Amino acid sequence: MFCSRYLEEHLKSPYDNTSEGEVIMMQQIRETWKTIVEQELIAYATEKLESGDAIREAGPLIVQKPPKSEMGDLAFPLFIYAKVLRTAPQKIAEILRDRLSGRQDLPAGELLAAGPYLNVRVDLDALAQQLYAVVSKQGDSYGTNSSLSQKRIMVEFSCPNTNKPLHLGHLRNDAIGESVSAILTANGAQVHKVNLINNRGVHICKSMLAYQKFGNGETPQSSGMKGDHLVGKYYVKFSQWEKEDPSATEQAQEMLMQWEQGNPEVLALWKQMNQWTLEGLAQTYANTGISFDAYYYESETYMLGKDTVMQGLEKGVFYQEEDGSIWIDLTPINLDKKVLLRKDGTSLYITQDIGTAISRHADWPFDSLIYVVASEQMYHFKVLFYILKQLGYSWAADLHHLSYGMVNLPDGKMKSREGTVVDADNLFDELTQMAMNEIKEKDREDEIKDVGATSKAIALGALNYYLLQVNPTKDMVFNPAESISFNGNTGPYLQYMGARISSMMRKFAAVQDEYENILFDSSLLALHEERELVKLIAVFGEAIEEAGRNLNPAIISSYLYDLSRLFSKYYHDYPILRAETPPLVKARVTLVTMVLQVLRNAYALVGIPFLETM
RNA sequence: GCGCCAAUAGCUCAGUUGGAUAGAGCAACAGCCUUCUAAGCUGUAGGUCAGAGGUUCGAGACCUCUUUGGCGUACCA
Repeated sequence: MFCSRYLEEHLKSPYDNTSEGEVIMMQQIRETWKTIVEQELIAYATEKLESGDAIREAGPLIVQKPPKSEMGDLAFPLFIYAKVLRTAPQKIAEILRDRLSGRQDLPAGELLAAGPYLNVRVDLDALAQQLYAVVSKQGDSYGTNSSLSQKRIMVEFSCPNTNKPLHLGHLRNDAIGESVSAILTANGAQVHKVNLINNRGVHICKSMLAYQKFGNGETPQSSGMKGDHLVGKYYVKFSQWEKEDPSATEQAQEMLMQWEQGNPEVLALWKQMNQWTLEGLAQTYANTGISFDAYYYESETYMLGKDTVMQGLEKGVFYQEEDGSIWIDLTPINLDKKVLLRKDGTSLYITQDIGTAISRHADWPFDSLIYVVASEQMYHFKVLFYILKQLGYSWAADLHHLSYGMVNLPDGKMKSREGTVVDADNLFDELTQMAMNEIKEKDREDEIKDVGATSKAIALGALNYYLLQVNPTKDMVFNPAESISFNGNTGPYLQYMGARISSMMRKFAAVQDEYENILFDSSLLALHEERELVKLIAVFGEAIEEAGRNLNPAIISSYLYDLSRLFSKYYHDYPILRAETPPLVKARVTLVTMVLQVLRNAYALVGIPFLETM
């Protein structure tokens, strides 16, 4: 995928410029051991072959994680050195283990020859102690890094049409856009979130025309409908009418021309209906936690697009057909040709996108602009980027399409004509209602201060997690029955962990004084689950870095799930507040506090609201 | 036709970028609430990683072909 490769180029290794206080500890431990093993390997080869070159030629030493924690924390596969050393990898592992075991200058840890691997069980006491210092100092910023700190990244997402309400596909777009923005910010980038309102074009005229014919002056107030739903009703009406009257499409095309020519009546209707839709959309955004730093409107950028196309024609980048339409030849990139301006002079989707890109770079010069747009539009962006490049904009190379897959239903694609589109507002309301029922069923109403707000937060967590569990590039199936389940690998499961820890912390606060003078002793955290928790906490920053590099929020989702599941088991099996001794209580509470902090930080990256109680 | 993308348990998805016995959730079955929130925990069962070749010490991952599905190839957006 070219956009991840792009970011990789622009992403210095986060470990090159690790500043003080910004510590990625597990990485350091890994690097330290890697250097040690590598040196020993070369030393051994030098003794045996009189040179260590063969080792370097065979390939770099790789560090991995053993499949099971009993096997240690780090693994060095030695297969690739077998040939040059003329020794079985099992034997190399043993030799290295024995040689290294004799050294006194190594960090604490245990060496294991595990078949063809040399494994290391690292000393986690020191790590846990250091983690505690770092997590409590950094708090909400724990896990962030500065790998993109010099970068200004604009992220475009959502981009609704003003002729209908948002549906499930938009929700995926919004969730990805918002999450990717948060992840890039956590990697230190300066992020500018922009929306583009598709408020002009023949499809907009369709709902206007139908309203004009059948609307009878209906308004959101008079009908009690949310503005976007009202406008959407007439868009649907148009397609019905279109079937009966073949001239409908022509009439819509005619209206578009009127609109571009500034017909006052058409403009007034357009403004009115746009406003209704935008008010409705604003509500949906507010519910789903979506926000933007800037809005762009097609109606304001299409003229620039038209002008640019005309200039391109003069410069000879484009050409004109006899009927007056303007085209670009795409044979240099193995495509056919593309129309940029209709024969009647009205602009197209791509025309305005040219204008929008140019005005954006002028408004907020970026190092990178990421378009979060469905994969169906890969061709569109390929062409758009090529056009801008041909027009001579140097920043055209910094444009990237984060193409995400479609959201399908179990029985196939969503089709508006067949009424199988999942409406965003309805879905959200349904989820909220489900959450509320759940709260009542569990008899939690007395504990929860604001049941309404909590229900919404649970609905939002469920929705965002459902949408962000899947790698954005892949198509996904939205199963309504499954999406409203709050058990298992779901947003509420994750929220529940945060709520239970919070509850525990409230109880601990009452007795905190008794533990004031007990120091955190990480050596007491010797359980398997405790070691694993420490390691996971330590590796959070790497998950953020990886999610940023791949523009993939699912990496955070799956990190969150791993952490939650591990914690859940730990919490189920071992007492925390009622641990055997006060120092052990202190140690476990400290660990759990770190888990909570990481949960909160991770929630924020994938749009899961944190709940103190649920 | 051409181009792009995908195929992993009955279903929905992971799979550390080529390493050890392919993992979760849902659904099914069997257990666990006088104990820090049972939106939880444990166990059982479930796999020819679409198929065939190839590269490699080593392939679910890389290459080729085949099959199946999706998307695109609009003077729609």
